[in-house]
Amino acid sequence: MEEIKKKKNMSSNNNNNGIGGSNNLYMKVMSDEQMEELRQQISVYGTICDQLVQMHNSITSQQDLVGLRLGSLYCDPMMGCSGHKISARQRWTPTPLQLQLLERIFDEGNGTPTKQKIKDITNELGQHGPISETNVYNWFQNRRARSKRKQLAPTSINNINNNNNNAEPEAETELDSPKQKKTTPQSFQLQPYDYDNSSPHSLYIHSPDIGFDQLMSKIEVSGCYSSYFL
Amino acid sequence: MEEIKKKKNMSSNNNNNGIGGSNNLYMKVMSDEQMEELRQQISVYGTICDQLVQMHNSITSQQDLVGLRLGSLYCDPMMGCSGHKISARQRWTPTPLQLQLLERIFDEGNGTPTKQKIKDITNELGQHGPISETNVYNWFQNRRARSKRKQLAPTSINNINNNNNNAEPEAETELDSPKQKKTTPQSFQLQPYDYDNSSPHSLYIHSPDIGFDQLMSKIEVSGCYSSYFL
DNA sequence: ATAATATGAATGAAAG
DNA sequence: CTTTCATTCATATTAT
Repeated sequence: MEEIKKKKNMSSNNNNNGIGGSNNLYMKVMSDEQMEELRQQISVYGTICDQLVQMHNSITSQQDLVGLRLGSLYCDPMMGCSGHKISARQRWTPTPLQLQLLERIFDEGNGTPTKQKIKDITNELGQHGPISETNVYNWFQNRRARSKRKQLAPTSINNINNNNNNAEPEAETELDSPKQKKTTPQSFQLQPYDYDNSSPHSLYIHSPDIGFDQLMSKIEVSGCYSSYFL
Repeated sequence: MEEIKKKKNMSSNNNNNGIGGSNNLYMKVMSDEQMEELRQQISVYGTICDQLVQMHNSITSQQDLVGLRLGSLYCDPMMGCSGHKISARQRWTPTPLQLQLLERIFDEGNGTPTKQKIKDITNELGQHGPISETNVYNWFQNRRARSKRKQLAPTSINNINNNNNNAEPEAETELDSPKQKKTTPQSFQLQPYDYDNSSPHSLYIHSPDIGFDQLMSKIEVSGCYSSYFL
């Protein structure tokens, strides 16, 4: 909380005039936009690097890269090394009230909310919390899809199992869920395998210039710098 | 890596290599050296990312030889499916490289690709992985359509942000409150607004935790300010 | 902590 | 071209 406030401060009192008053005559000053751009760039780079490194680790250690969730890194202030925790995107969550309303609208059966309706809804729900048209759109989209899927879920499992269908040899070990593709198998798009099977897909293997360890250390250092902005 | 970590690290005015060394705590002011360091830092990040990506490609391209083809339908049912779940997808997914190229072509603005053009593109991209003309066609269609959906008037409530307090509930290294898991006592979280449009800010950052494909494209884009994201 | 699940969002493909 | 569907991904939440 405190931090945020500070940040605000920092970003609000930019521009070139007030600063020189005391002792910063030979300093360069950045505009808000410039600062923001810089911050974002660094932030993005930091994030990307983190994730690339993580991927690398996952792959080389043969762990299935399911996880990949870089949760949080606890950065002991004493350690100094920043973890760029960097903006965790938080996704929209409807407030109970919003949800209620959405639910109600959905039940009213109007299948397709249409553009305009979405706008209205958004506007309406905006009274109760942050929301955007996209959120509304997505919500209906998901709601519809999932409600449809529920319809053939609750029954027995082995009932379905594509019989006459060209099925999918899909190894797909277990995976009990009846989330089979009920309607269109759609497996047959004419995806031509016209590319040469014997093609050399490995042609762009060449070793990086520097080792992984070095990369890592660089990233470490970099992170510290970034923390100024983040 | 102790240096900056906190802007309150004011004790050193004569500079270590920290960035925010001045006495004026929250000033966006930088000395020449600091500026230079920053620049270098960014540059380093770029280099690191490039190389990490390259490493990744080296590694994964070998795996490609095994399976991972998109069709996945050539899995012989008779094989008993002992081969565990080769991660395969039923629908085409552009490889990072392909995506980059597509993105680039799209940005060149040559409107709707003609039949012939699509053929060419497909051919070209086929060098980097399985792809079909249909895929390319669909991609452009979607890309076009979705890029067009950028005229949402944010009539929603919180448009806030006059540039000053741009969100980022982001706290920072120190004092970072543990985990204010927002069970949302309706403290308004400013969500990332949806589709931003041509607003030069609010470009990246939105989703730090993204797939590799997107990472790749982001790297491409990070240097400039093209508003690719969505 | 770890696993499981619920759900917001992203996106290839298809329908209209 | 525009809208919708189906599927998958990522994250938040909950349960073990």
